[in-house]
Amino acid sequence: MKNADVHHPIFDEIADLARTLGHAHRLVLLRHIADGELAVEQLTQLSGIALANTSQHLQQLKRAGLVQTRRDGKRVLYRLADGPIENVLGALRSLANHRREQIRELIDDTVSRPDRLESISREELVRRMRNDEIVLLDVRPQEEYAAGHLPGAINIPVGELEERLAELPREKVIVAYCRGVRCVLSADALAILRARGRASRRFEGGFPEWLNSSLDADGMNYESG
Amino acid sequence: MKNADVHHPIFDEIADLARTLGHAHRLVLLRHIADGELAVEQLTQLSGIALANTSQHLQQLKRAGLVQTRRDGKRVLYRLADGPIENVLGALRSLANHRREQIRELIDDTVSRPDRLESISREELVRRMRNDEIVLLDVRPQEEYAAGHLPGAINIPVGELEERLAELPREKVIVAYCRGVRCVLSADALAILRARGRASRRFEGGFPEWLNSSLDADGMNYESG
DNA sequence: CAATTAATCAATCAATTCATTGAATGACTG
DNA sequence: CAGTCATTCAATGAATTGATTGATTAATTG
Repeated sequence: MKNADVHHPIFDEIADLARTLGHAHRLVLLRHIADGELAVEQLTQLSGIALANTSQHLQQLKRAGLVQTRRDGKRVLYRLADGPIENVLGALRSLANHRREQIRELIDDTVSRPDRLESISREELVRRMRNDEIVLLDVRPQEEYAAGHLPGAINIPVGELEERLAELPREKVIVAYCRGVRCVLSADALAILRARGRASRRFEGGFPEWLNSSLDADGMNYESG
Repeated sequence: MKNADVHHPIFDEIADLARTLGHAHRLVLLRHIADGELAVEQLTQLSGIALANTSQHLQQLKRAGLVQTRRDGKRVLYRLADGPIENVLGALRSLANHRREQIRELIDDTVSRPDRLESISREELVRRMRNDEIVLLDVRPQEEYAAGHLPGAINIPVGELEERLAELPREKVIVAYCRGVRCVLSADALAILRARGRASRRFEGGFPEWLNSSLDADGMNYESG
């Protein structure tokens, strides 16, 4: 059986739809619209998107058949089109949550301190290093790394992270660490990594803490040089 | 107070997912992968996408967490990641179908503008008939059909379409045509076919136009009776 | 260990998308 | 009917994406 279906235009249409949903601004706008009919200016205020920009995103949504409009005096009110739009949004959202859960084993819809949310415990670190699921990233200056570091850690000082991103394997979760709980280097590193779409977390203990813990029982010794 | 939710990273993540689904090639690949684990080269064959291109699209899918891989010898096998991925695809598809119906209704209302989305060009028609991907449906009255019709076309006048739907193969895309651009019979036929869930399109040229074009060079002659 | 096969990477160019700006439309108001 | 308010349009440049090519890496075979 051949796959005539493969070139079926439905794929282009679905892709079109998906692409239209593929921008945070449009999702934000959709979400607000889903709560009820809103005018363009209200939407700009709710979303913080510039006026003309809002209008253009709205028109993309309209072109894709996701929203409809009607005029009320000088204002144009946007409402959700009928059809299973919220199903799609819900499905996407639950998929995104699922993915998040897998990355950080935590579902969280509220904004809270990223440091805590994204940190990884010593136990989990050990377990997942054994499974080769993660790669350790030491973001301290090269001298400190040379003086001793966690086993298997790659050293890329935070200042060089942007350019040297390619050195980090794409398929693994990156766990960044620096000196300890109060050290912000690893948090900065996380910001960069996330911005580039890399799955990453923070090891809340730094190298000094690691030294003081007796992980030798787990078969992991630190290297030093 | 500002709306903190609006800047919540979940929107970026959902947008990322949606954007990843926003390309027909990736949808096609996903669809095949959904049927079972497949290697890259198999996917290139099934989809007709060039090798390196296939690989790159697959990696986007992987980065978005939609597929996973494992190595088997020299081949890399792709499978669907777990999570409600098929829900998303299903929701998108049903939304796309819903949208199609709405477009179709719109077209029925305004015959002045022949639809572009759903029409099929002569070139595409010829190509896809060669590949046996489509079936041609002549919706004109029986007398007109008898006087001459497109090669291989089945004749079911629009009035009889509802009852005789079973005569049309379910697995092929149905391309309806009638007399020409201004003839509404084929648009009516589309409405009926779509309502019954049949993949269908319209051939924008009718039989007269076909006669006037020299497609004999393409190896397709019309029959006449 | 050279050759082969499968897949990915890197680099390039064309095409598309996005944000911003300022101008233009459409509808109400005095 | 000029003024204004709400929205859209048009045009620009920066950034991103997609397809193609050729090189490179990984695993297998002889």
